Amino acid sequence: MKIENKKCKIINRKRVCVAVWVGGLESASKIGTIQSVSVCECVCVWVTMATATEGTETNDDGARPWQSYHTVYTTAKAGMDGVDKEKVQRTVYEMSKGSKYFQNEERKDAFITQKIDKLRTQCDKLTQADLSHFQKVADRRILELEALRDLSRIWLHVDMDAFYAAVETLSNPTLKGKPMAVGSMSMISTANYEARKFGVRAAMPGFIARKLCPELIFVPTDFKKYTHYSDLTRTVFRRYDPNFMAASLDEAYLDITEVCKRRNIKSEEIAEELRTSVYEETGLTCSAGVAPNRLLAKVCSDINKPNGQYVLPNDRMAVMTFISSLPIRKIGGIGKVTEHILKAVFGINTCEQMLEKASYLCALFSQSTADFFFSVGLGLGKTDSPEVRFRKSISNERTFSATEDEVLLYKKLAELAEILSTDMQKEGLCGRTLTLKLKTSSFEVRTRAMTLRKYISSREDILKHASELLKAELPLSVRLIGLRMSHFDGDKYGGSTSNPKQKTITDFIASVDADRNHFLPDVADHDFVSHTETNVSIGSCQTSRDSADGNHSSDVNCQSGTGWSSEEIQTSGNNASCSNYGQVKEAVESTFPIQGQFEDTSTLNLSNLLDDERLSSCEDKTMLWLNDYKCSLCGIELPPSFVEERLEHSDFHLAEKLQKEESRIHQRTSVSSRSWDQKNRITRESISKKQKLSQKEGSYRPIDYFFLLKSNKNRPS
DNA sequence: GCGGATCAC
DNA sequence: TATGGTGATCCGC
Repeated sequence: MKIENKKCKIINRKRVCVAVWVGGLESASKIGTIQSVSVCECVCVWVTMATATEGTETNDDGARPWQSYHTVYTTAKAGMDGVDKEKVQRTVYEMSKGSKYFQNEERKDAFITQKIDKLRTQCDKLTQADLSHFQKVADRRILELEALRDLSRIWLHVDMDAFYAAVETLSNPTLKGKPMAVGSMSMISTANYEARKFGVRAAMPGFIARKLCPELIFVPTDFKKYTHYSDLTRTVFRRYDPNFMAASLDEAYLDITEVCKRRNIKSEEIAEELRTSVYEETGLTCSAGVAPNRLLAKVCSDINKPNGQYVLPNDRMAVMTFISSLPIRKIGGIGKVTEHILKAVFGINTCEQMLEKASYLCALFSQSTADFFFSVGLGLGKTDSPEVRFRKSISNERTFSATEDEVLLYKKLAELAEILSTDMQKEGLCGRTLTLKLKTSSFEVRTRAMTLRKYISSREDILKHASELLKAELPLSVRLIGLRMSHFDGDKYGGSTSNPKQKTITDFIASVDADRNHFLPDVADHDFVSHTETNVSIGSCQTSRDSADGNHSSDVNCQSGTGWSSEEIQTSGNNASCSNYGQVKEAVESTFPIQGQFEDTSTLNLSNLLDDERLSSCEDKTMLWLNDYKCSLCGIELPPSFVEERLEHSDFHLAEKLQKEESRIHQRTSVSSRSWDQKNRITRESISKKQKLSQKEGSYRPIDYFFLLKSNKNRPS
């Protein structure tokens, strides 16, 4: 096996090889074991590999097509040591090749490739001047983030080992020692360690798993059982941190700072004791990671899995050493796609390289995205005790064998509406945004949403509106239907004026400084921006988003080409669904009789009311850019290549001017404040970028308008 | 507000 | 034969 890009960090001249990781483009896996180390001994050896060249076979052309089929199955999960990845990759490829699922994966891959090409082009366009500018910006930002480092808390992440599989083995000891997977032939939830040796793992279809391991035993999922054992583990967690954060049935974060202090013992002992208690009280083993923040604790709990632990001390040097050569894929929030892009465009494999490429990251991504990447490079993460979190949506979806049968589809929709309504009423929820999700037989996913005037929760209301949404998509061959309700009654984040930061011009201009006071670096903030149009760090008015750890998204959406296929456009042009609708409705109502008449509660479209309310385009070019970067009016920095942003910024100053003039006129004509407020409110609710580009000289815009354009994307919807 | 997409478990 | 379900978040319209 050829090893490239070797890294070895040693402190105190003690050469202790505690861990070795091997990884390619998509993955990195541990091939060694980590030993417990103290602060002064903290040594990590991570090896990242570009390619594995041993034991590979080629076909007649010398090509290895399976290598380009990117699955998540070979990513480094615990218990995958010594797996013949090449064989797994090849088997997965052979079993998938040509299927509709496979074709869809190829389609998605093509979009990512486009995205990568685009980013590369943007990279090439950057001049030396641009780069040196962004280097300065990045350096400053990194210093600011560093200043926020908090080493005062001790976080522990517990992760149950192969939880579902372990529970099943408890209730059926004959499974012990045999390769076993929880799930079905279509999908596996988790696999025990014996099965993992064959490359079987969670999220893998069962039929592929069986190919990899013919003697694999399948056990159906039983959530009642898992919930019961989960409750037992939580009883233990509560003793160490009454406010622990449950991340899922089998994972939790505990702030053990206080318990360490109170009992005057090391975090390491707490971790040992906790794991022993869990084992004694449940019969299940778990792994633990201890670190100064949740992001690192999560990484640490994976290091000595299963049934082990790893402590990263609250010491900056130890953290930096630990993080420096850590493969980025180990970080929660960096998934398959993000890893691929960062590697392909910037050559970034390790967390350390996030800082080395800081100027590029700063130039090509939004501030929040760049902040996240820098935080990763610095080993920063959340340390706060989480506030109460409210549910923002509730949903259910079902997969079935693909069908075009509309009667059947409406019947399934009715069943989903029934379940959704029941679930909502259990939690006392009423919502006004209903989203229909469809997955076509070719695995394309579509969502269609409507926002109502009224909050609803009844089965009848949900089904009525869901049926409207579905009707508009038929005919269509569908393999999954889902319903989601959001925008709940009393949802404090639901309103369009809820962001307290969307207030003043001062906030807008001083956004970066303002962020420094409010924004805690967090793994949640790492969203990609597709192109330079919106990627500049000015005025992007960071909101302090609160997101559960380990639940982050990165959007690398390529905006062009994600529409329907031409074939589908053609087939959906006829009105076959109309002739079926009566029959379908009958079928639905016979299954779930609907009382009363349908009432018209179609979506209120505020923007229709505002067709006249167009924004004047700013042609004011009098503003100066000092040194080609700095705005002469407010000092904000923008390089020459950011044409759109500069224009937008000029618009902002013009609007500011207009508003001053306008307010003078208002004073003279004594317009009532009430009408001003109304106008302002409606405008804020109906802003779109398209309107910004329309022209109507002299029309009035409140200054909030411009602020919203920038901050809109950060506001929870 | 909508739709596509990523990510985690 | 055959590739899940739930929830969150973000970006670009």
